[in-house]
Amino acid sequence: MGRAPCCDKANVKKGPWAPEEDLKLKEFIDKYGTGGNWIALPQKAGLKRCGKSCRLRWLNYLRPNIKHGEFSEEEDRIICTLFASIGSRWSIIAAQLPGRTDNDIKNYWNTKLKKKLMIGNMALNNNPLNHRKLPPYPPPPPPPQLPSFYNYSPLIKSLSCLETSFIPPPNPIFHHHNSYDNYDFTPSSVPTSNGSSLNLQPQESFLFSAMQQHYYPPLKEGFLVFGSGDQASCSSNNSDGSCSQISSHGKGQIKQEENMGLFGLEQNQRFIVDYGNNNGGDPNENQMFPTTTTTTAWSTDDHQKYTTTKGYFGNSGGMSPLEYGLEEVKQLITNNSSSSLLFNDENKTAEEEEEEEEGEEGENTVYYYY
DNA sequence: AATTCCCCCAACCGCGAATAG
DNA sequence: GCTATTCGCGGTTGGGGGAAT
Repeated sequence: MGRAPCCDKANVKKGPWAPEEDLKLKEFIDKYGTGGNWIALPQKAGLKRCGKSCRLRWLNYLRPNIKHGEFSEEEDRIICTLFASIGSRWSIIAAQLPGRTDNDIKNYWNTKLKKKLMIGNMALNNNPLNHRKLPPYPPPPPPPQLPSFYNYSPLIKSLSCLETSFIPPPNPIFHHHNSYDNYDFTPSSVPTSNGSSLNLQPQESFLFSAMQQHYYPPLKEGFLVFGSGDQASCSSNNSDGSCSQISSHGKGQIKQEENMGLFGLEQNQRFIVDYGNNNGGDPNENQMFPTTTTTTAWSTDDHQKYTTTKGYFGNSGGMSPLEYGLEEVKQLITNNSSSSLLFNDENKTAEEEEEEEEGEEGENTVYYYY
């Protein structure tokens, strides 16, 4: 037997609230309060509405001190931090943002923030920026200690394999291969410690993606992608800052439809992007899809560079995710596309200068510095 | 100018938790 | 302890409206 309906569905109005309904509800609650019974309230207030609908209208729109409109950068940061820690517990997140409702935050996350904060996976799979020269993968590191958010994220804890061990990344990561091309950073399932496969919900996949990159960062420190995800392609200077085209520096230009967004990058480092010339040139320098595997061992220094977390979505070491990332990204957005953060010639070392001159630059090679 | 597409967000739905009787 | 009822939450939907064609 099904559950009894909370109200007579046939005699209640649905859909958008009229101003007079808002007025009735507000006046009633101002005068009498909710009485601790939402189900009985609409009848008392003379409203042909379901009690749940009244409650929602009051909580999300009519109650005092509700804040509408643009979210601040600080609010963005708080939402991201908490989401990484506790997942989609919108009411808890809303409790940290005075004036914001859980519904508001949920909508904001689903429609804007999630797209704005993509953690690299799409870029890695599709972006020509990904097809750059990278050091080979390090040998699989010893099982790392779980970062703090593993321990209190119910979402993550709910993955049974975490009870005893670290989630092993999907297969390709174990291959000592110098290409990231075929790696799925938002897996729909992950292998578990007992050899079976565990299906992931979208949000779990997203978090898992963030976590993996915590340990196997595909780009160096400070990597952060602002992009439009699998939606429309990016264009420069979107008013909401959701994505922006990186303009070329050097001889080529990134095609707009291939560009996934902005990269917050470290200074004094660079990577080489090549596209449109993937059939020729020095395979180590200009190959779009490097195919050679390598057994070259990583130096301690390299390993350190790739495993130190700084500004990642995944948290560790007491540093809040995005603690400095947003500032940089904001700068990137507001500075049009040719940001000094991206193209910081002054910060190149002599060694890098030399390396650049020696490099084989095809017509379409683009240099980025970070 | 007309039509289609797409994004945003208010509102709905269903479920589990909490509470009352 | 059991059942009925209500609350609160998170996922989803669909209509309005602006942008693109």
